[in-house]
Amino acid sequence: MNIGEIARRAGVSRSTVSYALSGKRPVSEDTRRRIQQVVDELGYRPSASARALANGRTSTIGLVFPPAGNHYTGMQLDFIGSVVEAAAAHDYDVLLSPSGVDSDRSFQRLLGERRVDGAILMEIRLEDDRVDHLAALDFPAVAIGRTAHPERGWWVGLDHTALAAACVHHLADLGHRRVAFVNRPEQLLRAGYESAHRGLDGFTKAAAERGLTVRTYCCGDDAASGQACLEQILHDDPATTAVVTLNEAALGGLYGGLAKAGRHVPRDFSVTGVVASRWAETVTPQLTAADVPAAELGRRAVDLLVERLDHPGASPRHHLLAPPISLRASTGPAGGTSFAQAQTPTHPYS
Amino acid sequence: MNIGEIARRAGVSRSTVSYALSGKRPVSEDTRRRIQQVVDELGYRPSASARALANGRTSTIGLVFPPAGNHYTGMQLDFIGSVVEAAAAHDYDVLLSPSGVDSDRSFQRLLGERRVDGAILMEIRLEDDRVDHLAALDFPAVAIGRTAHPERGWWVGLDHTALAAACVHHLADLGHRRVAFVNRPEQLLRAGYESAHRGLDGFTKAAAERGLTVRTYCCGDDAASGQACLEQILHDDPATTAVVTLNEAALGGLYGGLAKAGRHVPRDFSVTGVVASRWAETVTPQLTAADVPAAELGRRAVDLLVERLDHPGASPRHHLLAPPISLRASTGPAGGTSFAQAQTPTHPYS
DNA sequence: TCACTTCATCGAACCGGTTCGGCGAAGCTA
DNA sequence: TAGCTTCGCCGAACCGGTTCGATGAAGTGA
Repeated sequence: MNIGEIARRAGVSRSTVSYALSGKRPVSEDTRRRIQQVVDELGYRPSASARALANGRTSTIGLVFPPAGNHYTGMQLDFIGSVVEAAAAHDYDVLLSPSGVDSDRSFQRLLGERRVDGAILMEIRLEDDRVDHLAALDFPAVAIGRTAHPERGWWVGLDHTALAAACVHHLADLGHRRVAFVNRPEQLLRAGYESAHRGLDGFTKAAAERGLTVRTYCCGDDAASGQACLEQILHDDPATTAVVTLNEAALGGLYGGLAKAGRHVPRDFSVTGVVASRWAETVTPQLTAADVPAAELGRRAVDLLVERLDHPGASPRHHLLAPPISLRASTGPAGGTSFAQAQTPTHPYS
Repeated sequence: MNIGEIARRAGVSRSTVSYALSGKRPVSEDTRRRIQQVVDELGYRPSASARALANGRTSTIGLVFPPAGNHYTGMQLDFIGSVVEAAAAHDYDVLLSPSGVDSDRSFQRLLGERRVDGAILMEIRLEDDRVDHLAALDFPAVAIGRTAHPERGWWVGLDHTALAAACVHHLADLGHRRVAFVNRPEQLLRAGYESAHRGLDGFTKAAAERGLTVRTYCCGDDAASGQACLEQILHDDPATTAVVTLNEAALGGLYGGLAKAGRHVPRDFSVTGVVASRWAETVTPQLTAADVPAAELGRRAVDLLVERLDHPGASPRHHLLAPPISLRASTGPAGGTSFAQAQTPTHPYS
């Protein structure tokens, strides 16, 4: 079941079999057919390890994803799925690497032992030693997210600043004046997660621009924290009429808190944010939100990585996406007057 | 940066370096230290491909997971995460394989090209050709789920029959007489997905045993389908007072539909089912449900697989889990009387 | 001092592919 | 028919590890 066996049965040399299968040198039609027939009969497939050893490429890309300790979000699952599918389309396999407690160890496995040709990194921080490390090694990698120095790297990212700002403008256009911001957990913000930072920035600046009164909160990645956070918001400023959130996992809790407080969405209170569409559609009423195009990000990351692998030395490229806000049913005008949702915005946010 | 370079710098032969690092033959303390020093200085790590080629083991396991076409559930993400972590603990990497449209192709990659030492299969069907195929090849694999012939294989699974039955008994104990069942999509049921089949079985039998009036529904894996399904349920039998669901993704829609119909949970209507705890806690009120121990299933699957890899020829083993129902806030006595949730059940379901 | 064991190390073969240089036969030109 | 090119294939080396058998030096006992 190795190439020598095929060669023997087809009555040719091993190299001829190799060339017949790879097409890298011409082989007479006659012998090619003979070899192919033997291959088909025996169901022969070349060993990935041997091939990787010989030509120095594993046809595998590493996906460095956050440890299980963090709660996974729907977004991350969509990333993984789309990365795997896109990679398969380019004939690459995907090796998962937990960048968990012992992240050095798994990095050593991926890079040191040369298990992968390139890597895709998730959950980027503004100052990210992993990104710096890979850049220093000139190892082909693409980040899903921007560091503080995005010009130097390969990445695909979401314009969290613009998205959070768009949410603010949307609410301001609806007449809301007192708005709260529900961020990811404080621990992640302190660790420098880019979405938490840039989202907060975008929110703060846009709110200042529109002269809104705001409060910002960090909130654990679970429903209970969301509910507690909302109670805190209403306690701190009962006149709050809207929230913007980046926290998918807390969303259910926010809604729960509003229900408990007797605030009807969207009549008494508006909710919006940056959330994967699948989650935005899960809650009732469905969330008006900037839909995170997770699958597209994953696909584009793979495309960039494959491009980088095919053209070593190419100059850095990136994609910054800013999807429009999808109007659903969770926002309405401030003041409780109920009129049609589809009014014309006075500020362009899509 | 290969073993020859290390050998040269340490003034020994390649084989000595290999033995010093693997410990498979004694090496004098003196030379061992010298080799180790060179290794540390250069940050040498042996190439995974070369090692795999030489000793025939890749230290990688394949995780065959459903295509992105299906909506991913929180459960699946937890599987993936726990499998990766458990594999890392055993010094294995995890290669993702989409068992999608072109599942033969990715199987060929995994097995034919010998990229993995073993495999873990998700989303098992009662009659599953993948399981049969791997069993016929005697390829080390562990299924997360049981086929119709579980005695022959290696698997970890959830006792969906018992879990669905426990939900029925729970509702019956609360006095519910007219109960609906919300299954996964019809397409999956027809395809023979075991959770859909066994869950339906358990529900039906337990309901018959308790003399309940039931209706069963299939429902798409998304919120909109869930809402539509609930409307259908109330249309078909407005006297329905409870549902049991296996469909995580439809849960939000079911709640939405109930809210829209003006049925208060749990006062007017009870909801329960088999759902990962993270999702059960997301909805308001939190779902009383049999929590799917996804992380534990993943971990156990890896443990079984590693055991099988370490002891070829061992006889099949498996784990069948039946977690208890976690009482939360989505079920209450039939008839709308509101009393404390924590009453003593008359039927043992935990 | 010689025969025998033990210990540390080496050289070579092997895993299963890829790739380079070369060689003989056939085809073409003169 | 000699000389040259082209075509199709072969043999050998190589990728970077692991492993087996052998070898020489040191240690042991008679």
